[in-house]
Amino acid sequence: MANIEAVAKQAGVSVASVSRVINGTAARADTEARVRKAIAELDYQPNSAARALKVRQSEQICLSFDDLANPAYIAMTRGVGRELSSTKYRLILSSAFSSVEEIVKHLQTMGRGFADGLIISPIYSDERITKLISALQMPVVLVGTLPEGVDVDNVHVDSSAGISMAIEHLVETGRTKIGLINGPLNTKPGMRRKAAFEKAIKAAGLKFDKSSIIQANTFSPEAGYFAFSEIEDFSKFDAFLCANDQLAAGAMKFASENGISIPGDIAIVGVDNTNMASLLHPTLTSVDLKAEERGEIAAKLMLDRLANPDRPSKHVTVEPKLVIRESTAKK
Amino acid sequence: MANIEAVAKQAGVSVASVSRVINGTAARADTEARVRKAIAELDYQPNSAARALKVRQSEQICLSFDDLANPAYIAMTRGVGRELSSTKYRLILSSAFSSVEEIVKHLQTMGRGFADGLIISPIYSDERITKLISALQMPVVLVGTLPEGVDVDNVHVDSSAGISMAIEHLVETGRTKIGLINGPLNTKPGMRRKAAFEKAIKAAGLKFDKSSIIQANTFSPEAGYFAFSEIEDFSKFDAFLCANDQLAAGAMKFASENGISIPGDIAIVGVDNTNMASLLHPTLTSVDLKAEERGEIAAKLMLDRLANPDRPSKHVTVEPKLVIRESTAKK
DNA sequence: ATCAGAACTGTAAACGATTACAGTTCAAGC
DNA sequence: GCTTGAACTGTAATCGTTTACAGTTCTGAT
Repeated sequence: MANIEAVAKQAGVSVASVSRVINGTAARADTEARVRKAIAELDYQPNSAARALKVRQSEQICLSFDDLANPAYIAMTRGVGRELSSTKYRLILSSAFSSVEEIVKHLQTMGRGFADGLIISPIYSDERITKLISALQMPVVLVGTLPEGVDVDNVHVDSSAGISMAIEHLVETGRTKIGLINGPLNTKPGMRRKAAFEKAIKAAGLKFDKSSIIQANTFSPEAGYFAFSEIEDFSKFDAFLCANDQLAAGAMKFASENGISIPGDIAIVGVDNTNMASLLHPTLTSVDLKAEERGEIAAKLMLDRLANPDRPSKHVTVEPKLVIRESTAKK
Repeated sequence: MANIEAVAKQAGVSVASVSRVINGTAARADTEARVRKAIAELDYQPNSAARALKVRQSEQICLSFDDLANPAYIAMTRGVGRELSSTKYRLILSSAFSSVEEIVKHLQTMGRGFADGLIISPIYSDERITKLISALQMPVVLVGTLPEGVDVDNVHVDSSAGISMAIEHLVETGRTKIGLINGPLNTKPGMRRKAAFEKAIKAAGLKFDKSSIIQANTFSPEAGYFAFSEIEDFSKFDAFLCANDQLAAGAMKFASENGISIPGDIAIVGVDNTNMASLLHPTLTSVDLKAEERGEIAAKLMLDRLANPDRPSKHVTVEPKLVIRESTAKK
């Protein structure tokens, strides 16, 4: 591989001049032409590591979340990826974190400087993670609810408002016996869905009963299917809110296999509005939490922060939106 | 940020000794202990760029494909990510390539050395891309059909055999008027599906008619929906093979909205066996092309090649598998 | 033609690690 | 206590860039 010195020799100029034409600093037309010619002749590409070492920038941004199987994170990745694709920044994807330990280890390695910024969407809520994020000597954008005392850029969706919209919609369409198929309680979304559900039920003037919450242990379709299969008496319910579309899809599958009519007997609302929602049968009413948009905004915040390191941190809130489809039609 | 010199000073040893304990070369117990203590005290993390520059390794692997919206590539990414997560390698994700130009530009930047290897799954078939891949001075694993004259590690699925299995299954279950909803013809999968379909139809003893192929212009559900909506006379068909599950899902949606019974009137087979397949109604028979497994194998080949740069190139073929579900039940 | 100042160019010192080589310390056998 | 070879350690060069600084060339006004 040719290096900058080879190019300089070929062009008959100094390495400084080569560097300058690459980086767009002033050069005489003549010099520039010769350097460009030499670069083309030698197929020269400047070495990333050497540049990174000297300028203390890697031109890489790291995106971290816990689970590459969850369509909401995929959508987020799409948003981030699209936004970065027109910039000089490369995208490093870190995922598949199964434990807090692993996340801690990952956050520690950020100190090596392989990324100029970190976009992170932590699903677990843990003191150590929070501390490490605060201590990070680099731009961070946190996607999700900002923990107490952490001062970084943030993009956040008021999922609680989304849950309220869903419950209100169910009530308006005549449902009164509403259950929740929730995700795991050791995750932030699980905790928040539960709290939001309780609040929304009370706000709607219904009486809240703990037994109407069914805990799944993952956010997967299988868990949704299993959750429904454990329900002994469906007559206690006329609607379910599911903590995400995957759980909803699993539940609907159980329903269709067991002669439970949706929306006839039970109405279903999902969360995330993944593209699956419009393909299920019946099509699924879902709370759109705008994962892709949040990814896009996160990337924009990051780029903005990299261009402007000293600005105060920004917090962006996106509005959820209830997308009404067949699964909540009136009985 | 502390550097190796600061650690050396703190520990009262030379930088060489610090480097050696980090990299596991012999050191006296006493020395090692002092260095480790200093590292802990200073929160030292070795700088990636400096190390990369010296040892000529970035500890990064680049995964490139064209479309982050396609679930098959997501599955592949999962496979690669899982396999790399237990190694020192980070994953760089390059996608959202809308044109050959962009891919060419991307391939050229590989010369900067920001990645030690490239796993690529090109959807477009283009001479320039082929040439650049061959010329790359780094380990490459190509996922998909290997173009003529390219000698790199490869993992490949015999999708044609998968198509045959699907057609045979349809014939066995009494279907004779089989159509194809194909993806765009300027893509490799689109071209291959078409050829495989024609071959399989003939092999099954049915007469092949060009008009039974309907070209969609993307691999999306919307395109599948639109393709079905363009069909004037459904009585000409009793089954459709769709080039992927997304097209199938869109087609099924149109069918369900228009009173076409699946599998009563029309049987449907998808391709990719994404997790959507078991959640649709009816559940979708699909040819599993093992995208996740291919990703995993690709990553393994890459790691093996990095450990063993001079071995001859390996070609792995994975077997497709037909997963039979409700959408192809007998009439 | 001269001169001032602007515009450009080259030399050499970084950036933070790894590692060849030479020098030092250690352990064991006499 | 000496010797010897093995085991460890330190010095300094190196990887390929960028950039401050000093030196050179150019331009245009006199």
